Amino acid sequence: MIELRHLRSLAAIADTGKLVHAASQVHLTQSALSHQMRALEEHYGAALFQRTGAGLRFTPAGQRLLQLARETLVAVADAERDLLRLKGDAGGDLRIALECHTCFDWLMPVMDAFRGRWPEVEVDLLAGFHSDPLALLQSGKAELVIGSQKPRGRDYVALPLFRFEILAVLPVEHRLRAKRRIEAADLKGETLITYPVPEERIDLIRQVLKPAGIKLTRRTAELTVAILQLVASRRGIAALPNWGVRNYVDLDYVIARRIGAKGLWSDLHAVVPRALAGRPYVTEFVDIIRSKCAAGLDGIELL
Amino acid sequence: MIELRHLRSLAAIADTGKLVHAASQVHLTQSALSHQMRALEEHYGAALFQRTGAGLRFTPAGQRLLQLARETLVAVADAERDLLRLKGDAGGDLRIALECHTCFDWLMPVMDAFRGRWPEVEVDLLAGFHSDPLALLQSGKAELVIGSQKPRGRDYVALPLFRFEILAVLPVEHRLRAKRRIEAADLKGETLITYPVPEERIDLIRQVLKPAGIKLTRRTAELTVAILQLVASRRGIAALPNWGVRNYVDLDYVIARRIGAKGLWSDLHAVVPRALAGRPYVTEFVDIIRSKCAAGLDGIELL
DNA sequence: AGATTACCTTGAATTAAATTCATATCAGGA
DNA sequence: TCCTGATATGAATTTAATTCAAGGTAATCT
Repeated sequence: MIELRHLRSLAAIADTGKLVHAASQVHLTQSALSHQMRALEEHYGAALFQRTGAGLRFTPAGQRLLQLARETLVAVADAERDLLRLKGDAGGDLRIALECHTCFDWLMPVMDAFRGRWPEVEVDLLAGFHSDPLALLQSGKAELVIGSQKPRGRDYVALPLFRFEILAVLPVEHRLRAKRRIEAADLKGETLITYPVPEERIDLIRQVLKPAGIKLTRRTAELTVAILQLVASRRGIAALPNWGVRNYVDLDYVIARRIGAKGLWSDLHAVVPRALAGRPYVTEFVDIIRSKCAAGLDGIELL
Repeated sequence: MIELRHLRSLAAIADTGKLVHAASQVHLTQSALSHQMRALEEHYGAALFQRTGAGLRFTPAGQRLLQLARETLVAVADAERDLLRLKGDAGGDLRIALECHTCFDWLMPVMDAFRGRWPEVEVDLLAGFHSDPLALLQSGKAELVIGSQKPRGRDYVALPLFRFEILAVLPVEHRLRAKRRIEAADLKGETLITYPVPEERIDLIRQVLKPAGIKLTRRTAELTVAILQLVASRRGIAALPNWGVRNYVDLDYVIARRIGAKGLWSDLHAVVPRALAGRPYVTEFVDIIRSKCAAGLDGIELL
């Protein structure tokens, strides 16, 4: 007999395409999922997946059950929200601070979706630049920080969001355009255009250039479009998230190249005080980020 | 973590109002349901029921979960139907024979609802009177018989529907109008108006009059309204299901009285060949009867 | 071609959880 | 006050899900 557990697994498999990843998403082993799905298939006497070398592809029967899963899981979430509301536990503050400039790109639709579902929660985005965003949690000025820093103590929890690749962005006619991969040494002598934040907060510098002992001239701009404009007009190069440059690359405005052999990746987390980590609205805020970003952002990988 | 199992139980509790009955509906013990519900209440930190001496009453939180259960369970049923359809297993014949005249009263809406959900199943109602409806199953002329007879062999299964009370129907000014309960002896000398079926098929005769050694003059009519007309115009008395006479009683057209101390009850079953009993469309046909009748018919009791 | 990697599957062992059993408890009606 | 008809509870049991430890397979790299 089918249970919500199966539907949760099904949804996770659809999200990730792979049993291993789905398993960690639902806090099970990959084997458990395999057993679960096989049991479902036996129960209904129909294959739900086509097993390919690189994961699972849903069959029509699988898709129908997936549709059920999607419907059902939101119905359950809605009901649970209403139960909290009946208890009067659905309210709270959620002041958000961003460690990364680029998070602005996807945060607004997330906040909108969230506000629709948790009208009693006061969501706010802390404006301006913060040298030490995690400190805002300690001082009680924010409840949630999005960034790649992990919290020090055990009073705070990092809820994994996703990882994205940071690409080197070059003008179209750049001397390095023929290389598929850009190495640290290649960049010697370039000007690096970044957001106006300290060096330690720039992944390319911290993880690639500094270890290689390379120091570039730096120039800053506030907005992503401004950075891209500067790159396009040959004032320097930049390192930006995959999804942020995709459109401009497609328009041949700039070119983007992988950095190093495996690429330069950044892991994003939502850091919250441990006391808040279990609150349903926090959990759901994180879920919304994950699902909206997985759906809307190219080439990211859920953590 | 909530599971469909909980929702199924919740729905059963709502249907029956009592843990014991709900338990048998979902094939569990009363204790299991009690544990289940307590676990749910603990999980959500909210009471789902108000425990009264006579069963459970849903609190608002309980009602919200019940609503979820209702939505979700139909979504699941829909999906499972579609899975069968994808397998091409959703078709079949369902020719229905009625042992009881009064079943016509509720069968049509049931058939309509069923046709909507299982368009691939050929549903038909066998017309006319059948002296031995169960024989129709054996001869392959019908797949399902509705009535109170239980099948003899183990090639056939009786799926329980509901029990209803048969009331004595009397003209408004009848000499027995002052009695709350009608006993067999009271009826001596009356004319009994029935459908045109053999004596053994009339519960009042088989279960009440014959044991008391009383034989009444009999007169027959095809239609329920015709019987009621005859009763109203003092041509005799009748014995009809609770729900069938309610409206006429409310209009003071006739009066209805309980027969014997505990009333005269009839248990309805759907009898099908064992091979068909597990088919999902058969199960659902029975479910539709049960739920539509429970909702639309006064004073019946699900079996 | 051979090794490596990144998947999924399988069966047995284990662990966890749900269910039953056997009472206990409780409320209302005669 | 004592039935009757309900639900609650705790321990024992049973059932079912999960993990563990290998095994298999196909694609990719060298």
